[in-house]
Amino acid sequence: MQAVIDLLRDAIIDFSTKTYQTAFERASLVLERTKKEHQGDLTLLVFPLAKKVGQNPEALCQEIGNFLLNKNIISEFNVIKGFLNLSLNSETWTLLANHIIETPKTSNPEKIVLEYCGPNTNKPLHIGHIRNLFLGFSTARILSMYGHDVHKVNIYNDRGIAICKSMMGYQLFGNGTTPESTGIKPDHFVGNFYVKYAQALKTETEALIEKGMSPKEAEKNAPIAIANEEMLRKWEAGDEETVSLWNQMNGWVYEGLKKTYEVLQVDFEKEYYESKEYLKGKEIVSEGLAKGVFKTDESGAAYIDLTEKGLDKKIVQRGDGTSIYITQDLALIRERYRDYKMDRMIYVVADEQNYHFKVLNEICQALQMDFSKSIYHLSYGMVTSKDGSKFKSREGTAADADDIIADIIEEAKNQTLETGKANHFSAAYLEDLSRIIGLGALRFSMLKVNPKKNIPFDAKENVDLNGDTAPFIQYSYVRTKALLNKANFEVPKTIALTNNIEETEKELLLQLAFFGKAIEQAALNYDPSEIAQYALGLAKAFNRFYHHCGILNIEDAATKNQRLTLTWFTNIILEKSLWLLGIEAPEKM
RNA sequence: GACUUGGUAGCUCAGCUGGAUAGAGCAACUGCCUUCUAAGCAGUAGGUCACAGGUUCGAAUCCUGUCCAGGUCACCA
Repeated sequence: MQAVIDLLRDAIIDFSTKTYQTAFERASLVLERTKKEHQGDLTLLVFPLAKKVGQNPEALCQEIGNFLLNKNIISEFNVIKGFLNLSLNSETWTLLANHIIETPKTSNPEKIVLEYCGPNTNKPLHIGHIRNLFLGFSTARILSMYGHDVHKVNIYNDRGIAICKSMMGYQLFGNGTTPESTGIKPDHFVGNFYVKYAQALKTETEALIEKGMSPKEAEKNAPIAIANEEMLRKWEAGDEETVSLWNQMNGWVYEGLKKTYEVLQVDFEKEYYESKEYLKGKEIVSEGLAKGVFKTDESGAAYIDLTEKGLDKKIVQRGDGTSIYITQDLALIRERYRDYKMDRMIYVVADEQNYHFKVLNEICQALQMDFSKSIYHLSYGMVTSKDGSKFKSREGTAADADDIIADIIEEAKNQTLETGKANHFSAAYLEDLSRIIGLGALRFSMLKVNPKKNIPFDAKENVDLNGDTAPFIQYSYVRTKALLNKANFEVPKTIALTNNIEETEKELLLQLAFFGKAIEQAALNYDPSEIAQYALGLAKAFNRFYHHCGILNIEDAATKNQRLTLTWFTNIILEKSLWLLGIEAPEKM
């Protein structure tokens, strides 16, 4: 596409210097796809140009149109108000076709560390993690195709009061059972005791409230909560028994999480653990105090005053000298900088932590850390239940990741059987195809929406498999593949187009040509939905072309070859699009 | 209360760095499989772009205010 845009822009600038002795700015020459109710392929917006040279827009359209006609770039043009609609001639179409497979690269490649997932080690993953994993994984691929050097990392929140809860639950109700002895997936096994803890706490709290205690006090004074605090103290003191229980239970969780990662096909180059980082916050605090960036209050707690930045005072270390979340993150980013010397650190974390990352950013800048300008919080909206409320993991498994994955694969299998085509598939292929379609549909449903938006989700309703979905794109891809195989298509060295190109062929060519722009937009905005929306548009354009034109049954060799070439383009670009989204492309379906 | 992000068809979303008569999918209704895979294609119907002002040749898009919804404002993570 860029080649054609450049050609047109060069010519129009040439025109403006010759006719008006002014060179239009390149960026002011906006070329869009012509709306389908009008004649033409690309449309130039002439209003701003007309203003610049003091000419009437319609007259200027005529002048530019004739100039491009004489330059032999377009075959015809029409003018409506200040819109100049251009129809490309076959030479220009050929130029466009010859550059379709190229994708743009950033002129400023960066080393990027991208953190995603960030699970707690006391329970299995839920639907929110699914969105996070898909978003992070796809963004990493997009940035890497755009020319950046991307390193995916994970952080385990593997210590603290929340982790102790499942340990406490196990200690009280576990009776020495194990994932092996019960046959339960190990992360779910641990999560069950987190729920048991929450239930016990609730019962005890209610009993205390009945005795007249305030709800807040009751929650603090429940025996199980007191025991839990004690367990955390023991862990921090390195108590052997506690640490060994912690190791055992975390080990189970890692084992379970790893299985889920494998199913979802996400990976991490390096995994960081909060338990290994949290003590390093102290160094940062003492440095900050030495620089005068941090101050101490009467209780001995260290804080930073960000009121001038429109934020609040933020404590960075407790009065008792222990560090808190934000300080751990400071230590962690420095650790990562030592590991990677990255130009950019991207955090894929839900928007409920927007404030946290603002503060983190400000503190890094105040401390003048090397990486202080490199932080980017890729913030995304919540996956909510249909009534708009948050899912609560301690209240059970309404949005459990593994359950959701199993359900959608099952649903994909049922629908595949319904089509009747499964007769042609082996049992093993049917399983594989169901997995590819089900996971693709789930992935797509999360990625096609702008990251900022909340996604309403109901596990009881099936994820769509028809319409604007991954299976639609996968199906289109399979179609291209089948056609190319049947025709024994060989990749041509140069692309030549015939003189009569059908309307649906032109639409397809233009859609193909805009792939580069989709990558660029997706990379610049950290937004996989740009790719998802693009891929839908391409699959639609291809299907329209397929139904209107015919391909294998065309007699004229040149026309048939042209259409096979378009099919081949579509095949390649759909494959790349799916890859960017992390969605597999099946062989047949 | 302050800050922040959303509000577009019955539902889920595109469009938002200003441009033509606001687009898809789902749901509803109609057609198209003896011809390349019908998980598809073609069509009908469905809109005060939350509301009110402003900026301009032109506003769903930018600015201001209001309303509604989510999120945050811990010595929790």
